[in-house]
Amino acid sequence: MTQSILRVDPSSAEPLFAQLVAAVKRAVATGKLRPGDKLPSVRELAAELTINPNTIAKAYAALEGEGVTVSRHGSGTFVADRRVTLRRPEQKRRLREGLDALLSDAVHLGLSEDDVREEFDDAMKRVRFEGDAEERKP
Amino acid sequence: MTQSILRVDPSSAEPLFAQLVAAVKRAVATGKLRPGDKLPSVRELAAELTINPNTIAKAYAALEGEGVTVSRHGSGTFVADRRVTLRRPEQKRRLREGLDALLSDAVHLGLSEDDVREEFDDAMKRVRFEGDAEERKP
Amino acid sequence: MTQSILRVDPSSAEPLFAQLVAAVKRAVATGKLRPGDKLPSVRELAAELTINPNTIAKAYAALEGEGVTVSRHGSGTFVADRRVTLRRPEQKRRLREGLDALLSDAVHLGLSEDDVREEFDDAMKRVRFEGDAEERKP
Amino acid sequence: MTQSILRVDPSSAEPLFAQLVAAVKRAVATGKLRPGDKLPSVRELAAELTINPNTIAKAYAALEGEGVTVSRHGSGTFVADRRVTLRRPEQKRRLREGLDALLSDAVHLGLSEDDVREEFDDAMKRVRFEGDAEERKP
DNA sequence: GTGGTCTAGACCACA
DNA sequence: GTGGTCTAGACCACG
Repeated sequence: MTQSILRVDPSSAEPLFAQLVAAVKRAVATGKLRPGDKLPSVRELAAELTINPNTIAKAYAALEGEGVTVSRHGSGTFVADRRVTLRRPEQKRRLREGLDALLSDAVHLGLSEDDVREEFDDAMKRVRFEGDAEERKP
Repeated sequence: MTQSILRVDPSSAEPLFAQLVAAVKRAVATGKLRPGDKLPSVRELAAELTINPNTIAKAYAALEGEGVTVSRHGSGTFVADRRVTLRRPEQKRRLREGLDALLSDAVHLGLSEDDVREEFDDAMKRVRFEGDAEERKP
Repeated sequence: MTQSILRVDPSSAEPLFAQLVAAVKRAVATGKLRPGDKLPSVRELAAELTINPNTIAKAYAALEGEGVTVSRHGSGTFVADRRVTLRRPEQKRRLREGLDALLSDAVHLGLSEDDVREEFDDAMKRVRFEGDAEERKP
Repeated sequence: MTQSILRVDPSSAEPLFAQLVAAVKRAVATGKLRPGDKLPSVRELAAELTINPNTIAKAYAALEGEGVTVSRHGSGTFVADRRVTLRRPEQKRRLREGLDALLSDAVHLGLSEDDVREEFDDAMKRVRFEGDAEERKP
């Protein structure tokens, strides 16, 4: 099941470990991984993605640092219960910055306002916010 | 006037030249810089930001490579007329990827669906899509 | 093996990095380098050509910007899979401009129509268009 | 009449003076300018193109250096009788290099062999080789 | 004065 | 080991 979720593109400019972090966070954000779910072991995932185990370990460490996962000695790495660490103004500031960068890029790509609104609505359907109902997505 | 637009944070993880590229693109996308406007000269901006001129030059070269600006030897660097080179499916693909990453982050930040919609609408007001009315923003 | 492909003429008016870019693109276009092939490392090639590593890096960055190569941090620079990003009218416009300039030069060089046709046919045999058979040229 | 022939694009990466040189050579190659025809004066052309007269003078000097034009004191600059200065092997070598570069670019642009042949034939119709009939093109 | 190229050498991040 | 960033400083070409 994880093989369909955690993918990585070696040709991307984004570092492999960062791609992994993003993939796990996205899986959590979309409900494909839920609190308590176990992530594959470092060695397992390294073999599956044909990636250096150090790279996996680095990604897992970063995820734990962000509070997305917790690792329990001897049993593995698990999705953590959601906890919010940043203060609300800081949360919004980050979102705002990301949005500005994204929309600026969209303009330079030549997309129209309608294009952007449409894709935004689609993307919103793909994520599950905190209070959303909890049926796991296929 | 440019000193209020082109800023850079030396302590950021993002490379200086990339910050500059993003800043110029955003200024163009928001209408603060318009086609034909002249950017500060390499040396001028280098002095203003206390950055090495080569770093500015690298940013300007990247901008020209993306078609955002044109550099005229002997006279300076100018905002280019907008031209779209990518094909539409590719444009949308990039937007979609950016949106997924952003919304996934938003979820992990602990923001609600309403928060995101609100910030999105605000951000949309700050950019000027092709065909928008052309009054320059203050 | 690369020493026979990537050459540079320091006395030429063309910038060194641009010569390198052209050499790599030609090697790809003629099938001497194929998607997935690894280019020499920056330092390696710098030593071989007795050129500053920064100059090589600049060429590689330009190639990546054009989508000819992909650079993977920690592992090297590789020939990218071919992907076309420009729109067809733009593609043709560029070709047309190049042809006009070239033929105009040919006339001024004193060459005949037959000379040009003959050299054109020869040159066409040296490149491999998309979809051509894939045997690597010696 | 020259206003329709000698055009220049300030946004191009090619230096203005080089664009002028190319434009004159192309006009000669296509028969729009013939041996003996007078070019506009430096000041005249500078005014017409709103370009620095030094730039025009530089282009005219380069053209004279290449033997494309001759300047007669007090009367102006004229298209020279065609004379070939390079040796034939050198001529062909230059053409070959230009063709290789052009076709390599065409491949990277994503054009097909048929596209290139078609555009080549079109471009050949636009130039007038040495022995061609001499009716001036409109 | 403008941008562009190149060198030299330091330092960082990724795998 | 790989590529990427940044600085410092020299030199060139264009207008």
